Amino acid sequence: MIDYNIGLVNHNDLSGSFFHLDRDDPTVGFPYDASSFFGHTYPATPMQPLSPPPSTPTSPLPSELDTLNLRLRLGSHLAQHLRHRLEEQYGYTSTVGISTTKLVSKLVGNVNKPRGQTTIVPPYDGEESNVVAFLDAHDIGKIPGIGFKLAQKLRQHVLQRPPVHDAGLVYGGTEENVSVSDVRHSLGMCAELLEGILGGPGSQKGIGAKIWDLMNGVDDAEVGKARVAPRQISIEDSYIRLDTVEEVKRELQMLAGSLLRRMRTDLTEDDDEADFPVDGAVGQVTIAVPGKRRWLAKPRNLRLTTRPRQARNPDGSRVRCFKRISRSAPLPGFIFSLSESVDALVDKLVNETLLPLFHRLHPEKSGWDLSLVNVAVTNMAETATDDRDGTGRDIGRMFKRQESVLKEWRVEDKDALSSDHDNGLHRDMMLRDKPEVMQRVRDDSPHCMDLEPLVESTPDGNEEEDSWDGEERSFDAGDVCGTCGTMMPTFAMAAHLRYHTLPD
DNA sequence: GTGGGGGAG
DNA sequence: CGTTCTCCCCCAC
Repeated sequence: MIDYNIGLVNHNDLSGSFFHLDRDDPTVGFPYDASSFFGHTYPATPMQPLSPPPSTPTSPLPSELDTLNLRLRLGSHLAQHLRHRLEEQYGYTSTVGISTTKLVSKLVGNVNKPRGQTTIVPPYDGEESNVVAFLDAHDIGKIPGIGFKLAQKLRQHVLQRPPVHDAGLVYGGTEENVSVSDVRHSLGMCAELLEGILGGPGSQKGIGAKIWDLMNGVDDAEVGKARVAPRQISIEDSYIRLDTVEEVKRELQMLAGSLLRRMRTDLTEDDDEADFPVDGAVGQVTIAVPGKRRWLAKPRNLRLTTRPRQARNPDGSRVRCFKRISRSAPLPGFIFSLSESVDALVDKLVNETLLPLFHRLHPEKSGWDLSLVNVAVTNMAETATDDRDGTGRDIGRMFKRQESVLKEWRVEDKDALSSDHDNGLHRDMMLRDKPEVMQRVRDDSPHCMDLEPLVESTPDGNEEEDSWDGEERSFDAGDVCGTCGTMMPTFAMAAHLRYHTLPD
């Protein structure tokens, strides 16, 4: 069950991702000083104070509100930790939203850009819900899942007339301002009415209930795992004029070449971990085979898509048409040859597959004029799943795996600073997040404690060992408290150490 | 499995 | 900034 999401909204070249914690994960169970809070809140009010944390794991569970508070603080600690390391190690600033669902954490991740984090504070339910208040202020089209078409339908319903939008601009925004609140409070609004407005042939089943839930802050969408390979790879180009077979063939060769190179870089990996039996050796020895690559996933289908330009009207008016049409065929297996040259493979693919597809799409010898051509490979069949199923991004699972991961390097030394089993992370953490640093309070936000500056120079940090490349060691591994031996994720250690200093 | 609609970034 | 280039999921057939 997912009840906790942190949206990491992208900047620069990093794509957004979400982290979640399970309701029954052990995080809330370990002794933890959650009195600190990082970043901003929505609304800009102090978070509810917490009851003192239970002194032993067997103490009674905190109230529901305290649990929510605790989890939001924990989320802010995790977000701070991730943003901190992201900026320090890679130079990326980032913005994070912390809430209990993907919808809300994503939306609240849009505030305090480009270098901050924002948490929606309780209450989450009832008339005073901050979630509902936050959503209500948004334009209806800003809700993820409500794009241009659905937003226009909703605006039209609320306004009782077609919404006005910038003339001549297809992508232009609307001048009408219809908020989530306007839609929610419009006469007789409910899931069934929405289904009537938005539903129809081809539309998603239960779209009305889904949008109704979203507008009310209800979102049970799960945090998906990252995949090794995308579902499809496509390459396309648009054209002012493309109306001869010769030009089309040339463009198909261009596109297919790009696509094949993309496939080779994105869908293959170095196969330098091959096991070879070695004479006289017991067992197997790993020998690097430089340059050898293998396919991670093999697409099964090839799709050719075009966007024909609207036939010129008699008066020469331009009715922009964005309809695409496509034909697809099985992707021939020869394309996966890594020994043949791209050019040779492309030539074969264009002649044997793409041109036939094109003629299926445009049987007429001429008369068409294409404004866009797209070539895609789809229907990936993953080969030899390498256990890279993205479990490293599942924080709940990460905690559960800690027992076995940490068992072998549990430290007896009380002073974790001197341990060389900790990849430098523990020391790093303590230097950077020690209480004095965390207690610094910004003058302009009396209720928020911020780590400021976000990035502090760490003396003689070991760059190589401190990397989270592959996210296995540093991110996936946790820490052991030098005082009590409790295991927990690295980002939580500072708050745990503060717990030991709390008065009884 | 194929073709299309709608959406996100 | 608006537009383009990808990528996604869902649906009907």
